[in-house]
Amino acid sequence: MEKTYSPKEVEEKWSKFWIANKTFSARIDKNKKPFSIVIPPPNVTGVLHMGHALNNTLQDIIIRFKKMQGFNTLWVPGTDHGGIATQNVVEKLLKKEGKTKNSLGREKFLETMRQWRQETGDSILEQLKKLGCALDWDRTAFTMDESRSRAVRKAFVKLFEKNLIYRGKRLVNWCCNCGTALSDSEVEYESESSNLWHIKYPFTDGNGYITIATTRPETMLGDTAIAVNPRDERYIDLIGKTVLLPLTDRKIKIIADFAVDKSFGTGALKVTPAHDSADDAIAQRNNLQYIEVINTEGKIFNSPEKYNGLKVLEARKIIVEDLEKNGFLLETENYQHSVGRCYRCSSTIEPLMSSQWFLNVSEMSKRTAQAAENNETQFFPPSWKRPYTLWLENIKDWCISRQIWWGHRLPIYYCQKGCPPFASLEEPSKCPHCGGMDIKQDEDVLDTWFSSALWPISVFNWGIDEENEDLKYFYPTSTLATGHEILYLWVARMVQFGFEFMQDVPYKHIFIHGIVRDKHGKKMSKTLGNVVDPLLMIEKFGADALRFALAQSAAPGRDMQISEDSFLSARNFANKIWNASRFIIMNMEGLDKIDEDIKPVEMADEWILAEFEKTSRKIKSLYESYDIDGAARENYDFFWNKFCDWYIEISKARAASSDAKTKRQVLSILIYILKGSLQLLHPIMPFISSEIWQALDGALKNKSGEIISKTSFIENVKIKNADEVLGKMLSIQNIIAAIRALRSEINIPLASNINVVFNVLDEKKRNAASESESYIKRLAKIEKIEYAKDIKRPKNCAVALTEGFEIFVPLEGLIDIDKEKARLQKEREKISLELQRTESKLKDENFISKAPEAEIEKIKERLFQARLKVNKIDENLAYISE
RNA sequence: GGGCGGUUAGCUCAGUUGGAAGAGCAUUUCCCUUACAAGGAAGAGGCCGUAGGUUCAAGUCCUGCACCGCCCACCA
Repeated sequence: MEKTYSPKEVEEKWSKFWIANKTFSARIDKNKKPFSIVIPPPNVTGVLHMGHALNNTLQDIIIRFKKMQGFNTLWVPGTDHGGIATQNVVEKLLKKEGKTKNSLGREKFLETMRQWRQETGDSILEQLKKLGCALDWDRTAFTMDESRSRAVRKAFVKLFEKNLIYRGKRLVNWCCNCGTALSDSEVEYESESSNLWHIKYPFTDGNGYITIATTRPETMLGDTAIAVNPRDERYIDLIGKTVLLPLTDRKIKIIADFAVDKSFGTGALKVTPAHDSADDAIAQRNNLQYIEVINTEGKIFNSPEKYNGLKVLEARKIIVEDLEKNGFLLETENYQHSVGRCYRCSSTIEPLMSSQWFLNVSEMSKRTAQAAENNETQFFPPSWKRPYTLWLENIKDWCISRQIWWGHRLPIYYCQKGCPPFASLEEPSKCPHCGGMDIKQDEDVLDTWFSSALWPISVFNWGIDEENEDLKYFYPTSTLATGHEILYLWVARMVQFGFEFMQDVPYKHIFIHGIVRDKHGKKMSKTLGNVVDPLLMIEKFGADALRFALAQSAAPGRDMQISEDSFLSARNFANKIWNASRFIIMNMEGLDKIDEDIKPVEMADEWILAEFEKTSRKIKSLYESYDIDGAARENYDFFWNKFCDWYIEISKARAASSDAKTKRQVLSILIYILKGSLQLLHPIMPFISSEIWQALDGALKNKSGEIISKTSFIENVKIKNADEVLGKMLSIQNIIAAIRALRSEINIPLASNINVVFNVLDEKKRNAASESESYIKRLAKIEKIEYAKDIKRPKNCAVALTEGFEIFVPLEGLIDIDKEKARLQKEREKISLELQRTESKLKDENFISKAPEAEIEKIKERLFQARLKVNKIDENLAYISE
């Protein structure tokens, strides 16, 4: 084995092996419990970024863990066509060639898109293979492939026939750049600094005016009323009066509506029903007229000639100028407000009237909220439950039609003879109403999230066969792992559709993880230039290191910050694992077999077995509760700080022994713990754990197979007196640490072995120490230990203090008197401080009367030890000062 | 406006049911000791955001406040 671990070949080897062997293909097995996850399908535009890496690492960890627990696991891979996002990417590419989608025409454009997706669309799945993802590749799905498309049509038709889908002209969020309507969830609000313009609207009777305040003066062209709060005394008498809409010749009325906030602006609101959702609501309550003045290109129309054709912002500027010129503008106030932007292209959203298809989701939302309430869908962490149910309670109908080309075309058909539009699963040849042959399909496509919402069903070919065995066996899936940014866009809608089409949840657990940020806490984005490329990190540090680093910072529900440092330390951990294993394998040379039954021989053996048992239990429950970062930390701590730093060091003498039995005994334990650790670690670091597991098999002759195909974790031999053993070992560790500290403090070179004298203050501790003397000798580099009782410090000795002992270390002229004096004084300060604290605590009558007995005993013991130590130190100080 | 989360070492974060403040990185000193210098040993570094409360005992429970972040909302 090489001295340092080189992940590259190992990872390539194993990912190929898993794919070739179909290790993660899942078949129905009625004797086993299924555990299934469907991947949040990445967009075909995607190149693997840190968010994907995190999301998929976590899913992989869960899948591998469950597989090792004996579940029949399935993780379904796939990609999403990505609607607007993808169309935008391809349009940009076309632009570079000087083409536009309109110049190509719908069919040719779609052909280009299909081709493009053919060439690059699956690259992200290839990258997931590099990450080691345990996906069942035979089931790879795409939201626009045949089976999934079929599911979309089927779902649409079912909903249409239930009268849940309807067409209506309504106020929608319109992206002028993408040229399509968007759902409410697809709008992101961003704070922007702008102005609040105060404008006066004169009364038609010529007697004065009313002042309104607005951030969007250009929409005044579409005003159809002024609204005031009916309880606003300032305006109560004005309700019903007519004002003249400035810059036009239209007359509008002052109306009353409780939605108007008296304290905002002037307390008077201009109402533009066709271009503002609040105004829309007021208009509906008050039966106001809708006048559209902004078209789908974001230009003014239907207005005075001067303004028609101007873009919104141009119009705003000119209108403000005109208002000012004509004395209507009273004040321009700086103002911060939030502006809706397209989540795909960041253009400002224009609310405008448009004919769109809507889905009534109120019934399914009720069931979905209820499922969250009674934990049919359980949130990890649970804090997401509330925002989720709140959203569901306030939900509005879902605008599902999009005016783009890339996507599932609505299976809606129009008879040219004017019959009502109808939906059809199959391509219809005639109108079902009149039998007319002249029919045309709707031009719009569905919101990309419509097909995503069907994903947990469609991947199991619900579109083709609703009663198929896979669906029955694997649905509902077990867990959905996702970031919180798509909770409403996607997660909630899957549950809605799950209930609508399967009468059941699509998954039982919703594991919400954080979003990856850079080391300054900023969201990673290309424009900020702060992206850490996961593929580059794999290249530099290995996939296991990447995975470990991500797992380690994956606190559920919280965003995480990540930088190269995290990967570096994870890489070092991988190397540590590699070298510890290398040590063990090297020592296995000449070993023909190992003990099947692990029998602890020495205290350290019992100790490591006890520690392992404790850790193993803990890690399993951490995985179980999606506490992945906790599991990563526990793995790290056990392997490095317990197994490597202590047990392996202690075992070295026996591992090198010429006595075959001694060697076999200790190696059996080393291998046992190593294998156990590898299993616990495997979900997070699958490559290195598989590689070492296999290497151990190779060295052992008796094969145990692949680590991932073991369907149970190594169980520990129970150590009966575990607590006692842990305590004993702690004392030994303290003694060793004390001597090491002393050595370091007064600079005794490691090369020189020393003799020490233990002045025994506590007989019990003496027994423990002498029992484990070899450990102390070995780890503190001591030649000989003598025990004595009640002796004074011999000449030329330094003193190390620990529980139960003072340890004299002869120095033979090595000692630096001043240094040693300073050290003792410092130690004395420390201890006497603690002494004071403890003493005052014991004087506290309240404490004595109410604290539990054991607690007081503990403190008394501590006090005794501390007093002893202070005395000894004082003696030593006196001694040195002589 | 409503809701959620955060505030612990220079940085990134742990801290399970209240019972002597932890890790990684960075830093200082010593060590190329035959698993590992991508390493080992030792050290330095914390009024656990702030003000109160509950308790014998609070980083941990309760309340107010400050600051940061996120989500929701018809902030014209």
